[in-house]
Amino acid sequence: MVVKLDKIFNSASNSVFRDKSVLQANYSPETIPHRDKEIEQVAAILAPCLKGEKTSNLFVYGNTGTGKTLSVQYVKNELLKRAGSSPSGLRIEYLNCKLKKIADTEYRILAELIKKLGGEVPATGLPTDSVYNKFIELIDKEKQILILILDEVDQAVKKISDNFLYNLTRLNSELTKTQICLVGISNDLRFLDDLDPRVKSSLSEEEIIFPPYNALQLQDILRGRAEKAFHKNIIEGGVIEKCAAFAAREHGDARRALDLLRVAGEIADRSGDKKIKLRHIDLANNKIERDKILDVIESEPKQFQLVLMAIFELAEKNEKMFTGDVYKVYREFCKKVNIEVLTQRRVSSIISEFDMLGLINARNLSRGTYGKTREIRSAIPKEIEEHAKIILRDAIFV
DNA sequence: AGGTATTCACATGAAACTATTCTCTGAGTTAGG
DNA sequence: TAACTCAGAGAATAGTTTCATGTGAATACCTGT
Repeated sequence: MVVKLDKIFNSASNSVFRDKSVLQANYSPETIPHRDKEIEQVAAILAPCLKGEKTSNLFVYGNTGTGKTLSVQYVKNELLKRAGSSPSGLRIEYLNCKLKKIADTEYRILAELIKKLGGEVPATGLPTDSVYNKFIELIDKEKQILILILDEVDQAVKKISDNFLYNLTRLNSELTKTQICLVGISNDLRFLDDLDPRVKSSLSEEEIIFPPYNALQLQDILRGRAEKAFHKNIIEGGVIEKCAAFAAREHGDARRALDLLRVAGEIADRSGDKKIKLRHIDLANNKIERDKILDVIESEPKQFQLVLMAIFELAEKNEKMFTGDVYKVYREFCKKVNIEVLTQRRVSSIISEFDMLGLINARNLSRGTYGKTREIRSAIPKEIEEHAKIILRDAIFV
């Protein structure tokens, strides 16, 4: 036993990493390669705020991991650095609208902003308009320019409806001293299309699109980070290229590439290897994929897990199944573990959500006289499915 | 044979309901002066 | 009389139920040849 622990601890001190945080999601590098043009554009649009003028509202688009957030944050910091010396009254607040329980409703977004500006709002109990008033009161105390960066607004709009954006744009007319500028960041390129035209026109005064990174650019990024993250000569030839190639396939997602490299490093550490080899990348890719799926399954509420279990159960016999089948099996499971049975309507939505999460593939299918339904099949690889079942069993039969 | 109608088994949407957590307000209660 | 307590009304939110309406194609049912 002791020997084993020795080995583990040794490998910890003998890591391939010099500074792992460089590869973690929240790390912000001082240079952002291949985004000069975009950063300049953002800066040019927001520059007037340094002179105390209102800037145009801005919308930033691009797939995940294309450096949107990073670039905007970078510009934000530069602006604040420059504004710091002069009493220009510039405030820039960044808010990620996807954060559950923090900023995923109109009320909470406002509350969070108020909190960032030094106010205090209870989590619930107040009507939304009084929170608006409080917000107005808070920011309109002194003359200032307020830039609100709303990351992943598409998520918020999907959940709340777009009139909260409308309210925000309209806010300027109620403010006497302060001016608000909005910077929206979205992963969804079609997001603008199904937005209320009023909101659309006022919000997208300026638009910047972040194209995906190509494999060569990803290699650059990876090399830059790897240099800081790992000790010298740790990475074998071809590893960076392979990481980049994997991520380039995933719509040029740099975050994915960095994750891949980090996990590969962790795997190398754990297996006691002194170098990161090509096969570590494959292992890392599997691990990331697996962890993602298993995390989702584990964190799902009980009812969802029961439905999923029903799907797995059926998937064992037949590859594909229909909603009605799933519901029947689900109901049996519920009775077995003494949990209330949800309506078929609800289960149908749950199935839809699984489809969105990519845990299953569902497609609408008409079977003529035998009705219209959804054809469902598990989208989880067999190896993982076994593991997933164990997790489900543990979670349900506690 | 070719065309229309029916019918199934759900999908999809909207609204309403439930339970929980929290605020606000005003009535009633208490303790000290 | 000021301070305190406590119940009730109202909000926000998540997760659901209820009600209503929609739907694609296999099959049944015609219809004229």
